[in-house]
Amino acid sequence: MSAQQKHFEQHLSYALAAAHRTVSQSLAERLKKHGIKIEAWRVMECLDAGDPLTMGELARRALLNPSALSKLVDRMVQDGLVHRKVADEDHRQVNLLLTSLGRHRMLQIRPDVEAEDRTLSDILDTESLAFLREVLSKLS
Amino acid sequence: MSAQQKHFEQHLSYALAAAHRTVSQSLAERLKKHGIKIEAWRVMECLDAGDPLTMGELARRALLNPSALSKLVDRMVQDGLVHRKVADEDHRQVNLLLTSLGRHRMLQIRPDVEAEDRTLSDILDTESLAFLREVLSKLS
DNA sequence: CTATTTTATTTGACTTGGAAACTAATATCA
DNA sequence: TGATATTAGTTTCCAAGTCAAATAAAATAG
Repeated sequence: MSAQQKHFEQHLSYALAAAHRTVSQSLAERLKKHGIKIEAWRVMECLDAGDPLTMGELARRALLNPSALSKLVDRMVQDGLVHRKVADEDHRQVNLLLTSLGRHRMLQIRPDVEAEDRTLSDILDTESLAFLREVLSKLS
Repeated sequence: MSAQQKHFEQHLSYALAAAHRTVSQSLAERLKKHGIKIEAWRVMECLDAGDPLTMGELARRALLNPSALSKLVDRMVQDGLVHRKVADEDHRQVNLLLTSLGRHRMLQIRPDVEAEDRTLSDILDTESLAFLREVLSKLS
């Protein structure tokens, strides 16, 4: 029997993909009734956090590459959730802002996201969760 | 200041997505020179593990939904990596098999995947890794 | 200052993914 | 057995993502 015969589910890449998949599916399900995808939710969370962000900064924070973000923002502008504004200082940059509709939607969405958080904290105890967050941040 | 103002990066969904993204990107980079994507690699690992698998079983193990797998397998058959065989017992089922080219490719690919594993174990100590795997499996 | 390079974002061609409809084979049951 | 239901996999249609090239503004060098 080959000494190397490691089950491939052991690869961190696989374990992460599996967990990510189920958690995402569950959150996506909750977001569905708000007619929004996870990526758009991340964008809105980033913007709702405070100051306007440039496309570049937003892409990094919302875990999207620039061209995917650009297209997503096109749709979100269509839907009236978000607003593009050329930056005063540097005309290459675009600042993104949540519209008031966008902010309002976040208020409706948050309870569902929090419900999702609660079901996750039912699965894992507090220390596991803290440790998990710490370890994941090292990988990011 | 709102008592609720939790940084959204704290959401497990976000932390998982972030870690998954960087780990996947890094692995994808290594697989690139073999001309293969992560999903195809997962399929090949599943099949290389041993017995032929049905599409359904393979889809679950390789973390793909059936239609995505069906299309991926089309491409992999084109590339000569994999072979479809209608099951004897139940003619609705299709058994997937790695071709000898497919097996050969796995031999070339494995060292790079193992290199990736090693860089990850440089970032995390053994216990963290074990714990991470355990926690992730609870979420899957 | 003009020319060149770098940076920020968008566009376009092409690939992949997802949901639901469709096909074909087997299972169930009157 | 014949009719219906269920299951496995594929296909279709559309939405979303990728990669590389294009655009346009700012920074830098000569």
